[in-house]
Amino acid sequence: MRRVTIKDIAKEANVSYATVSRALSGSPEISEKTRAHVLEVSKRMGYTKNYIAHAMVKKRTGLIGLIVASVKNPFMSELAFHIEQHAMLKGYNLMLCNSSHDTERERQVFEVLISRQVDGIIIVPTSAETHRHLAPYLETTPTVFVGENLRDAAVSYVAIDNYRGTRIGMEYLYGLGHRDILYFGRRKGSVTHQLRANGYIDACEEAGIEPMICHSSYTSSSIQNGYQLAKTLLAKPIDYTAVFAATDSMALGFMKATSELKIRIPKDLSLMGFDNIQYAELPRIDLTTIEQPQQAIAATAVDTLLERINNPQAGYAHHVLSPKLIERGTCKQLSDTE
Amino acid sequence: MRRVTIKDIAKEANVSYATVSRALSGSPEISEKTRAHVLEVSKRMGYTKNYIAHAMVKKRTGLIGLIVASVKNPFMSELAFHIEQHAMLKGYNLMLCNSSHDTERERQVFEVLISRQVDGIIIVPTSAETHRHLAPYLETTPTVFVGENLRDAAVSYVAIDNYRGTRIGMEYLYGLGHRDILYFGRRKGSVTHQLRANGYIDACEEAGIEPMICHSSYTSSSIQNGYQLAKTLLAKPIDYTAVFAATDSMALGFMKATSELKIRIPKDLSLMGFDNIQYAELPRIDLTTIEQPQQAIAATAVDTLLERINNPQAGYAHHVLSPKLIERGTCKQLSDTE
DNA sequence: TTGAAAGCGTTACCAC
DNA sequence: GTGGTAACGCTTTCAA
Repeated sequence: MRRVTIKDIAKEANVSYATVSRALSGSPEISEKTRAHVLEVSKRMGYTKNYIAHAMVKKRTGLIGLIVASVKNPFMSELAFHIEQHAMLKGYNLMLCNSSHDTERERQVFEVLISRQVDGIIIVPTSAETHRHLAPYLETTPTVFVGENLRDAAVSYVAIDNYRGTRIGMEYLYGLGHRDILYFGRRKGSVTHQLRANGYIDACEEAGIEPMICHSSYTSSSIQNGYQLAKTLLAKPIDYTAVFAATDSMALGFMKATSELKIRIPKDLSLMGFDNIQYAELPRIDLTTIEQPQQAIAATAVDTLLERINNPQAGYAHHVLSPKLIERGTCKQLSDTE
Repeated sequence: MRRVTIKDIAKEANVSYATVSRALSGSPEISEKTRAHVLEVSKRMGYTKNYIAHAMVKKRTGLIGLIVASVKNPFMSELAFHIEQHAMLKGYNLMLCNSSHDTERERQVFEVLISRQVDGIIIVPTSAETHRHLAPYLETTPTVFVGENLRDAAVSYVAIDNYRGTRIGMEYLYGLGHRDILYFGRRKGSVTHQLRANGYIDACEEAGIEPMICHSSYTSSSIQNGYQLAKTLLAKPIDYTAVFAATDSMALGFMKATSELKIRIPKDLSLMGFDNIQYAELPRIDLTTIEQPQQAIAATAVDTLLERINNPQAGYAHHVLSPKLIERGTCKQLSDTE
């Protein structure tokens, strides 16, 4: 039951266990002959390196902690996938934790990951305040935030230009002839939401159209919350031709409400999302939206983290990637006779 | 930069470091007075336990390895979420690996996880052969397979009764008046698929109706593959009133094809899925399907694994959970004048 | 080129 | 109750 160690190999191969270590770790200070012999023996005995002991002396585990609100969430799961792939490529493995949108839980798992000696942590923060709660840890643990634009914070982050995202979307809607565009589901407490809303407002201003914002008082942007919000919104008169949802999930909630009310999308109302989660391209959903380039975000996050890990006195970095319009079927050209 | 260790605390508190260890681990053989003192000092110095060193001597890491084909996949991501939650509850953390549907990769990450000394591994196997490739490791590493019914294998697994799943679905379709039901997307090489297909065939036989099976030659059941398969299928005459898809993903692919061909679901054709992935309940999708109880599967998998971990000479266990019909909007009652 | 031994941060055993 | 110390499996000096 006990696993084979280098001592076992040393005994079998008639060398010291220092020599075995050297042979296995590819050290140059060993003769080819003994190396070959040791390698042969260790293979025969089915040796596997004990990374725990390795980490113990090297003081690095080759582990990255990933904290997300919930991997169930399609945005997070995609991100987790790409982060794992990219980390694997660089020789790192992933420890996954869900914070369940709970700031205290976020702090707890952060501490657990530190206890487990991860070399660094990538976190998709639950709120714009997260980095404040984590401040005591951030000095000693290389950390990269993903998703939120923490422009004023002295921490590394990777996010997209959310402001530009809504501007791009507005440009597109405007080009389709829309002049009455409602922004749906703005949430407080998130920089991301604030920036997106600002992009919308500025676009309206420049186009000389009146901004209409439907605020969300929910703490997360789930389909369910979008649905509830849409129901109250749609109970009132509809004096807009297009709806720009703050997130794809909100857009899907909106869509659910319109389905029930027999409002046809895009025939009666155009709908635009934001994020381009996997759901968006499903048949019958076919949501026009603004993409967050997940793979690029993931790769950048991992690279930024590894840089910090390998160069502890390096400062922080802010990476802002470009969003992109994904044209699908939920926005229609407005006829002139509207 | 160096983290505080129990030796630092010992020095500061003027006790031996054995005493510090006792105080921190809640040992009873220590006076309340010194414990309080040590705890105070360690708190003041911001001590966090080093789990690596802990694992080194305890020979257990409190880590569970999770191998899935891809967390991007909605089924896997949901499972990963619940497994993490349940493991966390039991004091375990998760190491996540994606195998990318590649058997060799599966073997590689399995080895990595063993090297990292995880206490046990939960794997959603890529194929029914996976456990054969992993056989050499399975004797020494507690492992639980999830999703595949490996009835004849001496390994622990948790899965649903897939045979019963299609029987339940067929009963429902029959009850709605359907007599011409096509089974869509049967895939070779997966026990799951075989059992589902058998359930379908036996149900047909008992009902005295002719089975029609559309086989899939793809290696995975993605939406894309379902779409391609559906396109060739729908090019031929449609002599059935309902389609039972092997998986929800296949059903969504089918749905995409019907959308393009202006075939209305459920008006022209009823559609039933299998799995109840999150997508299924989205607005406009609203897929009637057979549920795999993910949370129960996750909890059972974790519990089964922990049992094996805590009792190494225990045998293997086969857990077969019950599928359930989820009635939504893609199956319609057939009128008598069909 | 090889071996002996220290050390990584804990726990656990044995004295006192 | 408390302290000293070996041990976990590895890497890395330092000698030989």
